[in-house]
Amino acid sequence: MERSDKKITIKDIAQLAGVSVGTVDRVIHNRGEVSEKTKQKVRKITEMLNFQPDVLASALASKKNVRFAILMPSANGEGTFWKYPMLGIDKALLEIEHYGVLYKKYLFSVSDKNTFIEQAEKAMMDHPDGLIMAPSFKKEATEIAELCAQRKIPVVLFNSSIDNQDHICYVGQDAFQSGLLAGKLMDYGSSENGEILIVSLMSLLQNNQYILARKQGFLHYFENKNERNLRLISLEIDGLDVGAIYHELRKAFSENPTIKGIFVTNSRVFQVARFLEAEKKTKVNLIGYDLTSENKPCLEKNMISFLINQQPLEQGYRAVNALFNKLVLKKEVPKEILIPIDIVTKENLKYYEEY
Amino acid sequence: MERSDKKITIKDIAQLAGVSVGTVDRVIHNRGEVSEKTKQKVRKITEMLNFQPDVLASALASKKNVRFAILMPSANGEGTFWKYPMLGIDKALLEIEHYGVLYKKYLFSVSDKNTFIEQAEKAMMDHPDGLIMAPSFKKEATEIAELCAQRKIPVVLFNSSIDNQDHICYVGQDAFQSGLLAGKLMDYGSSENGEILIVSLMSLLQNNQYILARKQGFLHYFENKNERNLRLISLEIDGLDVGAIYHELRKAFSENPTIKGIFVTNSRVFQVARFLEAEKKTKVNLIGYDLTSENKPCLEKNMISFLINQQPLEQGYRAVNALFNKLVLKKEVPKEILIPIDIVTKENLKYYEEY
DNA sequence: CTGAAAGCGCTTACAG
DNA sequence: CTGAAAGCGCTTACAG
Repeated sequence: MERSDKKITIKDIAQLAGVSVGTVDRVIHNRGEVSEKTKQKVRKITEMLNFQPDVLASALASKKNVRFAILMPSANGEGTFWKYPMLGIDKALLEIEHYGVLYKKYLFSVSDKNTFIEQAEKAMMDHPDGLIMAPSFKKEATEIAELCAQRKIPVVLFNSSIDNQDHICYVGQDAFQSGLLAGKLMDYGSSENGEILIVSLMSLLQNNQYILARKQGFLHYFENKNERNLRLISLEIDGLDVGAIYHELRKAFSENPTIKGIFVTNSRVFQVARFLEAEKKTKVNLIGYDLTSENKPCLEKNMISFLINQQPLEQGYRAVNALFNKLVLKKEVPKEILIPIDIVTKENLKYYEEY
Repeated sequence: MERSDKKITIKDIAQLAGVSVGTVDRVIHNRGEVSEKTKQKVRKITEMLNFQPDVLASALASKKNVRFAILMPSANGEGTFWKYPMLGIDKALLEIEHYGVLYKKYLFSVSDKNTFIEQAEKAMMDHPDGLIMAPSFKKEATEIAELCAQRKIPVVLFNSSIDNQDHICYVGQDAFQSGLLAGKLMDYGSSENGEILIVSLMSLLQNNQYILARKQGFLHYFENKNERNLRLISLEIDGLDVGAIYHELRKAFSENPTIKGIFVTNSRVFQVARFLEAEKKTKVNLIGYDLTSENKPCLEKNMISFLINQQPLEQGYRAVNALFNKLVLKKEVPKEILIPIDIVTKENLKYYEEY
């Protein structure tokens, strides 16, 4: 049976270098208190033998705990989206428990910036070894990331990113590209000439940068290729009141009698689906985002043609994993982990649900 | 910072039961040589405290190795498909190296049944602790699975399955459902009446059960719903000769002047794409399987509309992981791990590639 | 600056 | 049937 190589240990290194294992450990972890000369000697040998310390033994011997702070929206806020990254985070946390990873969650409300600031401050007060953050409020999140950079606390961002580069890793989706993909799907399914509605249902407070990017991606697709000569119409509806939404949609339909498809730039697509069902407009192609519990039944009933999935569970899982790799395994972590843009239909939904 | 609970160790158990740690270890692992009475006593305490042995420490202390046999097609056979599961397998293997997992690969040729038999026999001779197998040849694979069941060697299947239930886990895709999905995509993109071609490019020797299931799924979609009244035409082409394939396709096009789309039931879809390109039939929707190096450029050039991805890398990764969970972590393993049926287009290709 | 020793939580001969 | 002890590979005070 294969294995990369005969296992070589810290003891072997010590012997070869003519020093004690304690000294070897000191140079491996740069803990100082070693003369330059012996340091070089040990370095050389570890490199020649390509020595890799046993992480299991290391975790076992070390009583040191590493503490993760997790700053993200509460799962029981508006919409059910945030429970999924939470599940992924918990799954990852459970797996690495034995490595001495402790954590604390700091949950804020996406509709209240003050709760973000509050929780962020709490997190910083606890002096974690690393921070995992969903930067829902750009400006404030950027400040936190800067502060962490100063304090040498590695930050992993997920779901959305921020512009400055104080984080070690971003886990999420390319919003522009997902819009582009939605454009392709809309185009592919539109046989005849007609209007395409782009609906943005915004809650004002929410970070809308990636909502905007999705829309731009969608528009961009048709800038390059619009053989069917579809007319794109933007519709922005503020607030979450169903009455207002229906009113606006009704108006759009009366103004544009040949609407062929609707692209909704976020997970509130189910509201448009319900409108279409109520108004018996079943021929309209509807594309939106996220496998939420509101959206899934609409997909199953064919009221929604496609949902774009951003694998929220996987995002949470990978964010924890990235920080774990950095802090515990001391592995290199990529600057960006781009999650696939899944196209979900009635026919392949169940596999993404289970996953 | 949170943690499930204060860590409770084998030593605590021993103390509470008034026995030595050695004895506790014996009952935990059912190694016998313990009186019924003390066994019960220890059992009770471990259960009450919900004691979970530390897998890291366990792996470290145990010099026992666990040996995986991996029986699968060689990556450098026809087509490039098999290198992906191999990559996933290697990735998983690397991660669990420290747990004392040894392995040996037994590679056969998908076009030569004898190599399968040969390699399978070799694997069995080596008496592995577990087997990971791609059961490309049903009958022979079934026999191997039976033999393993007799010998209490757990078997994990991936990519395709077999009917008898001698394996502990199957990792793969639901072929019928993927065909159904292809049907939906074809239907969604077909505006007008016309013909849809279902092309099966078969190498005779290859296991074609799941090829068939894909086709049946595709047909099934239109049985339930064929509003556009598309005519489905089956085309089976044996052998892999490009000339013969082109000839058959040309014939199909001359017999059916209004072909709107083609569904190719396996990864050889690029051959049809090249045909369409050569014949300048760019309006035909083309759907097929797998992100192989031949298919990807066709997708990028829009010669293929959709590729269905079966995440071969992930399949390999998860197959190894399932066996690891069973054999090393002693965790429960699901009977079936169904991999998502990814829809890949030019626009989201790159995320599936990196992944 | 360096080494010897104890210990992390579990496993494994060995002795009784 | 049971316990005491050594050891897995690494880390961490402690003494010098």
